[in-house]
Amino acid sequence: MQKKTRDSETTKAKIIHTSMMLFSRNGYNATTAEEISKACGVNKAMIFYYYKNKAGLYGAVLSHALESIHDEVINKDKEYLEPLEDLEIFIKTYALYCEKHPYLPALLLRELSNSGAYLPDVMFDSMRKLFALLSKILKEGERQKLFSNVEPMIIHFMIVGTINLFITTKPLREKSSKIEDKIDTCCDCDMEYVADYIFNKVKLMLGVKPT
Amino acid sequence: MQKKTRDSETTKAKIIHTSMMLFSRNGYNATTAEEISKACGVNKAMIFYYYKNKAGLYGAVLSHALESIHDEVINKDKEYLEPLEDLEIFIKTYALYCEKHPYLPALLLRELSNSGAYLPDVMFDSMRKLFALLSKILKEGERQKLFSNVEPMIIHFMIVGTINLFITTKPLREKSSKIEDKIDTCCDCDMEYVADYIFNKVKLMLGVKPT
DNA sequence: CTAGTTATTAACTATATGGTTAATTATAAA
DNA sequence: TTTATAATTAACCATATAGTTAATAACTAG
Repeated sequence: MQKKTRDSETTKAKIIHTSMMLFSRNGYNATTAEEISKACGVNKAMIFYYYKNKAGLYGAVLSHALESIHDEVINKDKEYLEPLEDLEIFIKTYALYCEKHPYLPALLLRELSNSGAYLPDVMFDSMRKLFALLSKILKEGERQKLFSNVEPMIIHFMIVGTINLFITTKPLREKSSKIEDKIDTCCDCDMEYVADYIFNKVKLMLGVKPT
Repeated sequence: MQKKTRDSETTKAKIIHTSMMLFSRNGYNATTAEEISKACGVNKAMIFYYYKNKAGLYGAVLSHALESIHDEVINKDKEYLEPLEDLEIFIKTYALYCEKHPYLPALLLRELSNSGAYLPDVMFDSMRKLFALLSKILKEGERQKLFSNVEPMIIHFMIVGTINLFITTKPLREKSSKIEDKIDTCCDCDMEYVADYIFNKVKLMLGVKPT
């Protein structure tokens, strides 16, 4: 195939991926249009040509980062399995999703940290749907007397918050472990191990009887 | 007493408190010197007069937000109590501290969300010390066979992350509960209840036998 | 081959904002 | 009262950066 000298899809994709990286690494304001354009070798004006303005680009980045989370996490939970199975799928799928899309946790935490102000609708909806799903699983488990003393919002923070922090703090934990090697910051833990650990702890929290 | 028309301490305090509010609400870049000065009725040049530049101001804000966390959380943990008591003190003191200093969680999450880049030393040290303390408590509990299957870093995220998220998401949770009242976002939960809930769940997680 | 459309570019503009400066006013010490 | 010092101010500057524009190059349909 012949190499095209211009291709809108490629250009748009370059812009989105580079922006996602920079926004999640440095935040919205600290990321400049010129920085993006230089990093992906695309003329600055293309950003405004395709995304109208910086806010439009940011919205597109968020949509892109979130677009598959429903397919992966929500649709994977086929309705009305065992609550315990559902819970396991929820935790592990979310964890693996975040690992595959490592920009998401940082974007999420950053948005949450100024939720008082403006949170993009696409992100708000996505978070609400995710919580609604977990909430349903937990309530069903409670109804079946499998889970006890459930406070869904707090459980949700324990799961999602822990996974997000685990990913975003990775460089910090590595730095810390170099300074003081007596303290284990779980540097070598892989995501699968962490997800499994969380699942087991949540089971204990919910008073699930060992089978 | 006669009202002073000028007082450096008052001026500095005004700047710090207003900045802390604005930085935590809108982030570093999105907060302008003029915005701060107008919000606290102090001339803009005073900011640079007392804090040299914006980064200096931010550093002072962080120091101020963190300065008492050691007294409150770390010193309150008198050495070598029962691990379980220590754990309870750790969780509850941290929770109450965050409630009393509601700007801290947002500043923390924001810094964490771009930890890859630059994290101020004062914050890095504070986080490390906090984690070191919890780590010690957990290890001691494990040694005494009170706690089992401990992964300190993950437990730490579960505690601290949950508290931080609970505080920063307050406005979001209220907004969500208005939209869909079927889902309980723990809007009316007070911090004491949440801290107690977390403590009980962590006990279960650590396999603490009910007394 | 041509004409119209789409993608790309470099150069430009307007504005917001971090930071400076030099003058001024209040305060406290002498 | 005088003087030195610390606090405060308004006006200013330099620069970074979001966004524009007008020209141009590449592709496509006819």
